[in-house]
Amino acid sequence: MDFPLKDPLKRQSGSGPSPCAACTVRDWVFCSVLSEHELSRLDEMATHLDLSAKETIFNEGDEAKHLFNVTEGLVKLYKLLPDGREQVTGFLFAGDFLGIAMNDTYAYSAETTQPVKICRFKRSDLEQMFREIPKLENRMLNMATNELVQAQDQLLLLGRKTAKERLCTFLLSLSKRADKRGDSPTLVSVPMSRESIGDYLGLTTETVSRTFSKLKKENVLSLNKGGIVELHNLDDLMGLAEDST
Amino acid sequence: MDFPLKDPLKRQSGSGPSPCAACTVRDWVFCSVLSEHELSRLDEMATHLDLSAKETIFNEGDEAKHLFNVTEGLVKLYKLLPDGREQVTGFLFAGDFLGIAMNDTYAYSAETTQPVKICRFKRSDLEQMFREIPKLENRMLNMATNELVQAQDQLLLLGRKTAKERLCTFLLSLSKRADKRGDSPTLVSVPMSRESIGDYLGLTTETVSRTFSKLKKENVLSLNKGGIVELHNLDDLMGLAEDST
DNA sequence: TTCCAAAATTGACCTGAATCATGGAGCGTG
DNA sequence: CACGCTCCATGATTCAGGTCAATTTTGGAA
Repeated sequence: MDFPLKDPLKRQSGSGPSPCAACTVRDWVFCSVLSEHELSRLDEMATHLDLSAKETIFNEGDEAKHLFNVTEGLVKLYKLLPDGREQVTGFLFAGDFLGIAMNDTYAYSAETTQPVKICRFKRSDLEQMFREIPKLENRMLNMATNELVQAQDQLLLLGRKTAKERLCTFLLSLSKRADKRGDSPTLVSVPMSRESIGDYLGLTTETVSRTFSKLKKENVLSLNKGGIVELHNLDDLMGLAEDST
Repeated sequence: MDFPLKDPLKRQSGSGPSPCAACTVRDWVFCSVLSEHELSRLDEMATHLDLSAKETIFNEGDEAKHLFNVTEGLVKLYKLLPDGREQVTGFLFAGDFLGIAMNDTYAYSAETTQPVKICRFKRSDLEQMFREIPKLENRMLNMATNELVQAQDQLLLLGRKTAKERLCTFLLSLSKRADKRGDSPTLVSVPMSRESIGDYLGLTTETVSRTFSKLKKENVLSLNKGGIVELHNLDDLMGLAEDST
């Protein structure tokens, strides 16, 4: 399968002068190492896409022709077993790069869980640009090693942590991301479903829900309206994330 | 903590003309993209070390001053929780590169489980060489994405697979490595302990042992002398690795 | 070859999380 | 504002794998 979204109505490429220059996330993402001139060059290469919820961006095993940069919304990355068991390998927010984990084919599937805005680059274009701008390739290597470090943490979580530790670790990571974005680290938006959280943490929906309830009862957090989780004490949470005793 | 092995007796740097040129694994490793001239330059940067079993190469959180290339033996990578629970994040064999998963500090600890030969590079030297030889940095990015793809597979294993599926997946991966190395894919050497396998697969020693016994009873494999596992049918094993029904 | 410590196996039992089942809360649509 | 749908919460029960506790096997060292 290839990129399934060809509807020209959904594209907003060229809908304004150099979207990259106006990009709200350009300081967080790999574009940040580029000069104005290089940025406009990148801009010419990019296709800007508007996706609605539950659309497939690509499937595991598809030929990896494109790389992406999420500028708005939430993307879920996942792998499936033949019998339907699902492992979510990551959630991407605005500013996150998509498509490093591939050789010739993508290592996982990617789908939107909310309306999403995304820039799409041809892999061949980007590789050409790497050759001309080594610092961009260097930036890419940096992002890859960062992802690798994250993956190691997730291995520890899935291999050795209890349900409670897993959920606390997850909430802490959302809190840290929110903080970096400039949002409150204690009033955290949790935009994904219990099921997706379960598939990310190697648990079932029910266990995720029960563990939330337990943490509420223990006064670690409150569940507010609109998927907002209020974390009462980040230091306590850090303890709970590594050792639930 | 820094590299704990300063004993000059253990070093074999300069013990012969350009060890890199004679390196038995140079065609498999990142050195493979280099010309003779570049290789000799790399050689000057490298320190060749001989380690015995159960030595620490570095600890998680140490400042990442060096990168390594394993040329002989077996290295275990792992992360610890405060209460001692351990997650093995990988095993490195001859030809494997060590030290990609780091930013300023290493993301995991590394220790030998057998006598090991290893080349050590200063990170700063290597980064300088990256700047001069872009294809080396490109090779590094390639290795990083490969590791990332591997990590995704391990996430699926740890999050969603049963004990039997995990062990079969592990044995298959050893078989594939052996095949690449030119060894038999059905008579596979399993040089690590049951405990380490458990820590890699998110299981206990006992469960690993029991699962081996079960697979033996089901005639999937035999346990031969010297840690050699005989795999009776690789196609069957591939089925068992994804779906234990 | 004998001896010994470490590693592996196996059994009995327990438990954390999965599974199965039900009811309720939120919310977009007509 | 009632309908229907999806998501979430929670109770009852089951079970895969963990824990605890003996053996048995293995691979060196003397």
